[in-house]
Amino acid sequence: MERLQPVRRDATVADVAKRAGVSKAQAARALGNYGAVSDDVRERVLAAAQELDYRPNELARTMNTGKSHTLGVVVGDIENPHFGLLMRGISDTAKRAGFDVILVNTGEDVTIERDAVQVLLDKRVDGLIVAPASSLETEHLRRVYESGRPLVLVDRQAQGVPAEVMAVDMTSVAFASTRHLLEQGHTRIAFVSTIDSGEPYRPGIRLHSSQIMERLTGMEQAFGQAGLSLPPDLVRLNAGNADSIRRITRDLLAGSNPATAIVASDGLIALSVVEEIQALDLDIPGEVSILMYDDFPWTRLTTPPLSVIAQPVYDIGAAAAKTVIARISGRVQVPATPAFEATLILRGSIGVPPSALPEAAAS
Amino acid sequence: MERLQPVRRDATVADVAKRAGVSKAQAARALGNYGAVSDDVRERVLAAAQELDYRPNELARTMNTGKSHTLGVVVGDIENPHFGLLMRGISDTAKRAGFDVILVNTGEDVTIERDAVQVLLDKRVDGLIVAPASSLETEHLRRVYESGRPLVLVDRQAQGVPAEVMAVDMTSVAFASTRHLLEQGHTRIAFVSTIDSGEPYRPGIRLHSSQIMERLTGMEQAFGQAGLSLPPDLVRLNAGNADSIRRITRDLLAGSNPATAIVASDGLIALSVVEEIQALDLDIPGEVSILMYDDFPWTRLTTPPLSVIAQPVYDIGAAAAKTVIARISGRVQVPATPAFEATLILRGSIGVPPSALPEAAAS
DNA sequence: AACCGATGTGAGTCCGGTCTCAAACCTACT
DNA sequence: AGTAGGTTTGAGACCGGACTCACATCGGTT
Repeated sequence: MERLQPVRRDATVADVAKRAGVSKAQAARALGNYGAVSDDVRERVLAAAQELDYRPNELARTMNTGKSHTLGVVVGDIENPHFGLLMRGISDTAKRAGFDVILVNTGEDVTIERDAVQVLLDKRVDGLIVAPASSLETEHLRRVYESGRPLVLVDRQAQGVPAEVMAVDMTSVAFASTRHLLEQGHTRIAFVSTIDSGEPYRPGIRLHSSQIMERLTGMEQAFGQAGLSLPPDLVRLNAGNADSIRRITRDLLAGSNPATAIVASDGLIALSVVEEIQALDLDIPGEVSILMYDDFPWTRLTTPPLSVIAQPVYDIGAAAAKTVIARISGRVQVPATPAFEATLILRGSIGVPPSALPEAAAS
Repeated sequence: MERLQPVRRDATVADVAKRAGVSKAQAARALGNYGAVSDDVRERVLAAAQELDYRPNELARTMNTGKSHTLGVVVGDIENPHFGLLMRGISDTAKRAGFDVILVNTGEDVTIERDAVQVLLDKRVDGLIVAPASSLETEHLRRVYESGRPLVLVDRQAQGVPAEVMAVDMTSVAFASTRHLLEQGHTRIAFVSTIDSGEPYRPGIRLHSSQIMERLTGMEQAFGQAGLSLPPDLVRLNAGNADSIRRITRDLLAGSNPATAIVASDGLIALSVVEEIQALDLDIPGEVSILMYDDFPWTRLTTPPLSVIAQPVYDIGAAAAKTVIARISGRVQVPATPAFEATLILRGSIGVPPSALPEAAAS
């Protein structure tokens, strides 16, 4: 009374061929429609395939075509809406071109990234899109590039890896937005970032994230142009979790010479910064001005709405996918890397610092 | 002067074997360490592999082991932080067990979902996690289930598919939160959802999302217990985009008998609802109360902070992954599906409706 | 009637691994 | 010395398709 075939094997070309009464080769031709097949044979094969519910094994197919129609995507934290949106751009574009996506989350850990890249290569993805955890430790990415497998980077550069990078040049927006803050009268401008550097900030420090480097460079330039310099004590790295961000915020706003503006390196940072400011019962922008990177819809809902630096994240993802796919298809003429622009969106969270109020109010 | 091997082929077991001066079989054994291999041979093979930078082809391996160590995940919209978090739970758990994840985004389109499932099966994923776009059109999911390939559903039920479902039972929170609103004196409670139904709401309507059905059921029960009934004109479906949500909001709050509380079916809805309320210059919670599903960090930043219904999204993802993997590993004793609980978190956005103020204020 | 190219067809190889099988090689013990 | 029992080893089948090659088969020419 026992079932002998609890999991009945999927039908293969051979099964279809037998059922249609033709050779495996003919069946394969009819199914893959290539080569020459008579109408009679084609019909019988297709009918047999139908009846057996035949589905080609993509793996077997990949084995001898070499193409898996799969992209590997490696990001730092898919929970972050930034990557969610990026992923959407990649995924939409990939699907349209008939590619699937294997996603790996690294938690911004280079070791995991290294493994991830290797595994994806072992799974024979046709190309890779990586948001590098580090712009400095890039040996593994260089090897991928040199192996000739299409690789496109997003968000950050990777030193020594000549692959295309789809990212906004943050220097100029950082410059422009800092100038804006300076013009409002702020000189005590703080910058808070999650980036892990092992040591506190000092001018000229090298960081794992080229994005953050650019932002700092832009800020330094703006300060320089104003004949000032970015206060090193206000640049705070290693703001890993909500607690440390709140501690840093408290620290920045205490003392006799507090920060009058805080630039948050991402949405998560801004969240905790604003929470702490509310806890300290300080007024935005009356007592502290806030600027954050990335434009999320909720930034319009806070009181006051947050001023942000918006970047075309979806487009960056889409362009990355488009480029790897072009490379995979062997197109020599790969679409030129578009220049992505970040824009400063002023809402209500930037004001004149208290210190500058009496005389600056007239202008 | 021409390079003859522009892309030098990856090394295979055969290459390693030749270099080590042993048979392919021996090399394979040493590499995969199984079977009996003398120390001498093992050393030589490993050394050769090292020198040739040998990496096993996972596809070939999958072909005859049948295991791909890959999970297929199908979600509606990865851009939605809800799914980002879910994905994180799945991804973390999968990685720990040595599984990779192929992610497909359907845009909540059943047709795309159908294809996606098929493609994933063709790619021979070991198991599937699906957040069904529809709880009603489930033929394709039933087929997967019947084929015996491990399948776990998240967030929503799928009619006629006896697979495990990892989801919160929304009925009870919906009941509890509605009762809370009723106790505050609200009777004009609106519910706004993106769910696409083709027709306006009427009691007993069948919807694609079992989650939404549950929420409505809970609301109806609470109304019923209070001897009232859920006003059908205040249940608004098909709130597809920001514009339509804002229009609906305006509509709900206009007229002689406006809604005094609005329940937003997700974060995106809440966003537009609140924006429109601000535009109408109405006070929350003085004139309108707001409750939203899903607890995102930013809900603490609005003025007032939003009351929400939180669900353990990360845990749901993790549990889903754990269960498919258990199934894949053939464990008969699959971990029991945990009962996930959603909780009502009261912050500042729910108050007493204006109509109930004069006398209700005393209690 | 002989010959041509175009079209159909099946046998069999290959992709890169895993795994079975039988033979070869070692002990160790009668 | 002879052999039972274990360990090593290599040849080759196999997974499920794609594809090459040699061999029909056919209508159309001259």
